[in-house]
Amino acid sequence: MPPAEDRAERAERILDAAAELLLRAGYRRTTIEDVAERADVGKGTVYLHWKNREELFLAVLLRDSVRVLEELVTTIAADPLSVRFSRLSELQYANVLKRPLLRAGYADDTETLGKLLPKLHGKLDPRHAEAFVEYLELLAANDLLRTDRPVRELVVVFQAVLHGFLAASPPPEPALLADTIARAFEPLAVSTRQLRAVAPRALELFIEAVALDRKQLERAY
Amino acid sequence: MPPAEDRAERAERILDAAAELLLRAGYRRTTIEDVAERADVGKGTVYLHWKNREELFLAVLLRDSVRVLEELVTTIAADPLSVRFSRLSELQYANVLKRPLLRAGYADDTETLGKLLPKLHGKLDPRHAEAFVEYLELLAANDLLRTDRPVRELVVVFQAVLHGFLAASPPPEPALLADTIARAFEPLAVSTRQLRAVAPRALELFIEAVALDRKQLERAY
DNA sequence: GTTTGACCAAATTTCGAATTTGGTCATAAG
DNA sequence: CTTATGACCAAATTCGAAATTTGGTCAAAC
Repeated sequence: MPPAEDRAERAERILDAAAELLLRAGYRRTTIEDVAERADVGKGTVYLHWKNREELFLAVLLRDSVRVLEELVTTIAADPLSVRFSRLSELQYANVLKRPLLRAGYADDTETLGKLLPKLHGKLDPRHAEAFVEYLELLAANDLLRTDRPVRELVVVFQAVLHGFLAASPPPEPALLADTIARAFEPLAVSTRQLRAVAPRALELFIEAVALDRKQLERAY
Repeated sequence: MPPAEDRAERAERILDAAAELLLRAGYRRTTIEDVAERADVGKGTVYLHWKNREELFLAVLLRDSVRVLEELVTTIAADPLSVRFSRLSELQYANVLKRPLLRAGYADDTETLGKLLPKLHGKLDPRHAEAFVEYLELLAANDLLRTDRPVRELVVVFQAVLHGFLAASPPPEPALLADTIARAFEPLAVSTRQLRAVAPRALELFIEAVALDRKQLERAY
């Protein structure tokens, strides 16, 4: 068998199986053998890709995370105005809602993620948070974000709001988040011209972030 | 012993004991005997006040809830400008933060409240939510709240935001909530005159609510 | 070189016995 | 009489050791 391509394909198949089972039965109840069987590989093969169970399931979530970021990059590339904070939040929120496992991650769903949750925050946060802060600084420097409070504080509030929206059931409409973010974090007037001006740099930031995440995903084995 | 007064006193003592143990050991691990011993009464005496364990611990939370509402009423009575939504949210948030058990309730802290949590929402919500909506309608009718969205939607968003703030660790400063609420829910200008005008009616609403809660608390036995 | 499942130590589950607990009520105290 | 109590019991919980399952490895098969 041609190794190079099939290898990545097989990894995807395993991740698909793991995702499916994770969502259906939760982390605690999903065994490596279940995953291997569903992916139609031997148990040992799973360990050819990830060094242990935890890493496998973290990779499932990391993959979703990468996908969501990729969607974001695509969207911004197609429409620079999407870099507006309220718009970007809305898009990201809607995309997370479409992925139950990511939502479980953001909403601290212990039932499905179990002991994976603490490890998760230690895995995704560092780089992401950094890129996110840089993005906000960029907006602030261009009158696209309120500047009467330090970005550090805005981040805290934003995370609280996002968490609240994602943990609510049913989750409020994305448009409501956009509206809330616009009023709570943006200046009264948001300049279209300046949005276009910052879009390229913002795009760069997100592309970097997605590249880092993808690298971490591949560095699985 | 003089029954009338001592009875209420004893109930308070039992609730104090229950609160202390609930906070320290959590609902699952706190037994009625523990509570009785700490309150210096026989186990049977506890059942002279509440019909079962669950009702006792719900009463603990209900009492905190009443106290917080009472503080709110006092504050508004002393300063009518406190009826401003952002200010009132800030006060209420700060007061809840001071009471770990209430915070546990709002933040869905399963560890300390366990199986009490679902019952709790069924116990506090109905009346409170109603009074809260009425309060918001009152504000909206007086240009003290944005009117471009139905109050029903604002409630959903507010609850999400509040939940997010209370569940965050560490919880953001109350001033940050006030600021967020002001921007997300209030019109650009909030008239001091109109605040004073609606304060009496708002006060009435909250006094009614606190009376209802207090009644439910006394209807314990 | 690649994949696998038999294998094993460690973790989890099982399940009946032992203990604890929620709730009652006959009795004691006043 | 009223009020408070703790012994009492069924039900729930915990315990513990045996049985089972699982994560992870690796010698053998391919």
